[in-house]
Amino acid sequence: MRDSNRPSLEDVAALAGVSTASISRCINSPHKVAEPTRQRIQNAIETLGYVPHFGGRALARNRTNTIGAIIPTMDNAMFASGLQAFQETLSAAGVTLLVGSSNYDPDQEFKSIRSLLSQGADGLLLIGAARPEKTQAFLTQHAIPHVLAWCCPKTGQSPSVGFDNQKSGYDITAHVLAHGHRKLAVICGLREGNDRATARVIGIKQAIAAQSDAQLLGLEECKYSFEEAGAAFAQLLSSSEKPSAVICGSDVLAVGAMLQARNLGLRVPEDISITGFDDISLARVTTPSLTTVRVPQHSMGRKAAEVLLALLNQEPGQILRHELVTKIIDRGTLARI
Amino acid sequence: MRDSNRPSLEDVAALAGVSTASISRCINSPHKVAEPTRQRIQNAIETLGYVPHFGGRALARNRTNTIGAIIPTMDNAMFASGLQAFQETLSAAGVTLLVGSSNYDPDQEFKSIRSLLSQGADGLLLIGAARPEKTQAFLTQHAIPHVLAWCCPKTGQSPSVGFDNQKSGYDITAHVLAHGHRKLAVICGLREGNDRATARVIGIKQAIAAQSDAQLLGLEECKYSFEEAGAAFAQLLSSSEKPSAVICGSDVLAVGAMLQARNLGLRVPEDISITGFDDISLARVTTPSLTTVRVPQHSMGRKAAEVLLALLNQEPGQILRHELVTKIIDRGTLARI
DNA sequence: TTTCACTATGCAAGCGCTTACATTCATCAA
DNA sequence: TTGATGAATGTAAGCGCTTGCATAGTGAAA
Repeated sequence: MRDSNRPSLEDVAALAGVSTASISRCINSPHKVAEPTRQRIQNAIETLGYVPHFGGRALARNRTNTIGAIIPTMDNAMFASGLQAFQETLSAAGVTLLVGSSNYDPDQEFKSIRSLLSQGADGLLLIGAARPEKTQAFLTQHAIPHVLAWCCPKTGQSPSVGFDNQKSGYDITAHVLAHGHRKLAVICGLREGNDRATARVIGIKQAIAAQSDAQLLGLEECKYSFEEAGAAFAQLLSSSEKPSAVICGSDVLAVGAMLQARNLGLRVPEDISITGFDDISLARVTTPSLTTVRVPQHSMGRKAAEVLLALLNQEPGQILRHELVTKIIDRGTLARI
Repeated sequence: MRDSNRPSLEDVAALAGVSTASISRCINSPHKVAEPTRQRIQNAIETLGYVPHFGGRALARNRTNTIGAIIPTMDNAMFASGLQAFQETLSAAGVTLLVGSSNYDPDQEFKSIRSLLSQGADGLLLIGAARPEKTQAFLTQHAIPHVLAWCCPKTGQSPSVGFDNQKSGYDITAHVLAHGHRKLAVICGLREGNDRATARVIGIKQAIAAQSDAQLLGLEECKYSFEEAGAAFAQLLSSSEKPSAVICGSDVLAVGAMLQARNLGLRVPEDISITGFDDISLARVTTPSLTTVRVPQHSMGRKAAEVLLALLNQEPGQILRHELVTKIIDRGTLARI
């Protein structure tokens, strides 16, 4: 939209023989304009191919109808379908999605926040609850409407739509224990600045602690890549005492572990059990397919959009904390022993 | 950014004791402002927490520094990492990404185009080259700067960054033929309005035609889901004459086929060979892992951003057609017979 | 017919920023 | 000393749209 000869409201007004105010009204609240006038205006708009200028509108209204989402990365299927649902819901409400990424780095997240806001975002979708004081202060100080997703913090006053990572970590671990496993190991994502990964591990440890004869033989942290997870898995299996099950904080990690297990000549689940987290499409594809925790990505994305939209429209009586439930999906990587 | 008490340029000017023009200059071309003044201005900006107002800026400059991308869906990993690279490159240039989706529907694509433009997008990333006359006309008429990705059309004057879908289809098929296969079948995405899927099939057919004793026993079209691909696969195998290899237009389809093959008690590749297309992470995860065509998603996304940025900056002497190369990745699903 | 109540429309003042042009002031060569 | 030069800053005119208020026009009630 950069034609210098782009038609403006004034051009349309001239053609239709009315004032610019009428055009504006015709566009924004058609019922305020008499039928014949509306017709003429419509025609004028069509013939000129008029499209309202975004800047002018944003300036006059002080609102852009744009919402920003800052996610660690789109590369990882972990966020993709949630984001897709988020986008679709916004779009249906006539709101456009701005995307920024943080690459799991708090500084970069802060930059993205500033950047999206300076690009006019009316509100923000943020992943997780843990962020530096500075970022938090910025959000509060500027009273930025925002919602947190993929988490469900009990403290803090940000609205959230997510699930209980800690409980889910507890549950899958209890499930593993119920299958008779006692020697466990864990592979998780880098926990610094990542409250989801952190909470999952806490839950896992709690469950292990609750079972007196169970022990956590090792815990490895790594990035969400097959390679790093594979290395972590090898590390875990190199110690003298070997786990019978490895609980992973994400499907990507679990798949990396499975790939490595095969390299090492270990059969899953006969020689070692592995569980995932997220239930992304990868999980159905491995052989055997992955026992994991299903995260309601789609409904989370949709609900987050709804909450944010309501927030922006100042709708009263909003529930600020939406906790969705996760579900253990039993497939083939967890053996009973 | 909706505080009514949001500081404006004027506030900063008052605090710093200079005119609004100086503030603006200090922000946009710092070298035009003397050092001590700059200091004072910086301080004022910090203390007030000033952030330029997007609308005002867009209005005065007639440019938003925003670029829109319209992709079929983010749900499918097929576009995710390309989009991620696109976003990162834009972000490094201070440009923000707006996202819309088309769900493979030309009408919805058109709507998204209008919507993103009315949201101020300075330029657009579009997937593929085939679109209705109406859409095409709109783009031309409004002289929308845009680049096409995932394709590399020889006709038409839109800049593009992509690869030759037809040739890649040809190549993988020739590769399959070189492995001794003569009875082939194809599963592809819905071709209507999808030139990538269409071109791949054309390439596949050409390669088959070039090998006189080879035959195409069947071709099934379906959506990009495991389920539909599985059904298509079953359909293909239900006929009296069975293919020895099934060439799939996407990894998602190939994986769906593999899953179904297992259901049907067929071993891959001993009983039947299957090839994919895209080389998304799924491809490495199946057992055996998938022989497929690698699409340079990352460099495609990056390059597309660079081209678009250059276009917006009116940089002269741009090459308008960037053809990247695909590569056959031999893994385990293609048998030699 | 006059008055009132409305509806449809126009007028014009911003919204916050950028930028061409004007002004000021210090510096330096003549 | 003076005028020319140029750097630093200020002035103010938009950019295109929305919207409160004013005005004109209409039909109904009195």
